[in-house]
Amino acid sequence: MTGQPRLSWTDVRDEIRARILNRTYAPGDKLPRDEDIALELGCARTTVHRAMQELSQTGLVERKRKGGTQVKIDPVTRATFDIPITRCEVEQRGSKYDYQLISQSLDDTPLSVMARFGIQQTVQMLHVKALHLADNRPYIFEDRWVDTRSTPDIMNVDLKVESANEWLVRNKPYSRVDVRFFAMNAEGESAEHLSTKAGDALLVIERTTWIGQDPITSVQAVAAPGYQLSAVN
Amino acid sequence: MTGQPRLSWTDVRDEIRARILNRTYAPGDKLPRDEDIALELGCARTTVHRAMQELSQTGLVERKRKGGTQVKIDPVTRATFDIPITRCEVEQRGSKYDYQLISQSLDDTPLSVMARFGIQQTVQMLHVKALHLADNRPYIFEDRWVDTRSTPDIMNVDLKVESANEWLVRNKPYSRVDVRFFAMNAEGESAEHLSTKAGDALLVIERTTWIGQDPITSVQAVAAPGYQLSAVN
DNA sequence: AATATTAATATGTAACTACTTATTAAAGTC
DNA sequence: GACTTTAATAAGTAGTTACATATTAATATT
Repeated sequence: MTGQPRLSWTDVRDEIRARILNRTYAPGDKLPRDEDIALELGCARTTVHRAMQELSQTGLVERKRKGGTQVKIDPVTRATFDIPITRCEVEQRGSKYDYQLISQSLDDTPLSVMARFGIQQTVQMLHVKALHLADNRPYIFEDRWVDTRSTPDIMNVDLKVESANEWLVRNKPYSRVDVRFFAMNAEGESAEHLSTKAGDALLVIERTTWIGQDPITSVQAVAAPGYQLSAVN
Repeated sequence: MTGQPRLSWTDVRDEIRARILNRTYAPGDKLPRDEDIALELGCARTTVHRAMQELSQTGLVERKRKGGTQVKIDPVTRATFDIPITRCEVEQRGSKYDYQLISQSLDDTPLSVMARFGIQQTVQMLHVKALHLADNRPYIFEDRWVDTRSTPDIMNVDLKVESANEWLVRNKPYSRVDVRFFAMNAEGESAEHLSTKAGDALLVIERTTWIGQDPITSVQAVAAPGYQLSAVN
């Protein structure tokens, strides 16, 4: 009749979140102690604690020992994005995936790439340009640098067959990643490969990965016009 | 001598993550039972369980009852972005924040806005255009629609003084948000207000919020040229 | 042999206990 | 009054027990 006799920590999380949403607990307010909330809702303190951990992680509340729990004053919109292997992304949409290697060479890293990796000295890296296609239309043009010191095996991969994108994700785990988004105008190469006219606004997803302190790869994935990236949930 | 006598769940999480990174557990592999890992590391099953919850949430492993834990085959890059109140973002950078209301009117929602909200019928909403400045330079141009049915109070706010961005975040909690990024070419209005030339590639952050089923607001925040959005952590 | 039933298994969850740790407030000291 | 010490407090963490639940494997039934 009365539903679950027990409250799960997700129930408690949702209840507290609801109270924050309806201003029972307003931004800046101090919440009751975990124990009092537990008492009120009829569950154990551990259950409330688990709920609070989640709310704290998503940035809705702030917790301090002894200080208690406080609703964040300036709530931020926190959005999570999944950046899958491009092939998976294309196939997910129900499109046919194709891949073309454009070029592959050992080049000295320009300043821009050194800056991304946070390194001071120029080094030779594998420089790969490739095109991902969805239903025979250009989808993403990627311009990638791979550090052959941390990832020598990449030299044995036939990048005409398997994309560096896919090989790296599957075979080269990273311990740190930097992801950023920005817009750029299509020019020469990107315009040509994405079959668009120069000047078109393109979304760029730049990803740089390290294993420990060592650079692995840095890629600028330039999406075809109209590409939208939307948050999960 | 031997460090902590006890392992915290974050320690266990880091250990398991490290093993996945160094291919002790490779993609697709089945991990040992929680209990066996607990036994091996010398901690309780609950501790391993808490660690696994986190790894499962971040998409590194997949867990199934009875089926056990498996390392994800196609790992995705999961990135989290914080989208703060624009004023906070500007002040965080150490810049001076200013705000200008450009226009404010009650307009019928065009198809594009109806699509964002997922509504079929045109309704009148408050249509606000405003400019956020950093150190007296255009920073973000926002084009916003606010549903006055769910948010009548917005009509009493002096938007020349307080930005809709800030007022809404502080006073109108939402239960669902859609966030998406894309690139657009500067044209007429956006070019003019951002003091850039038409055609420049601009990053657009589009956010739509609901409370329950009811639309609250949908905003296109068009960032000035050069704007980059980078993931937390 | 195909199907239904039962048992085994690994994760999911909550309660309770016991202890730790950071921080604040109060008391004591110079 | 300014400083130090002490106590109180509330969250943080780990362990143990107990049970729930989903899924697979084994067994029994037709």
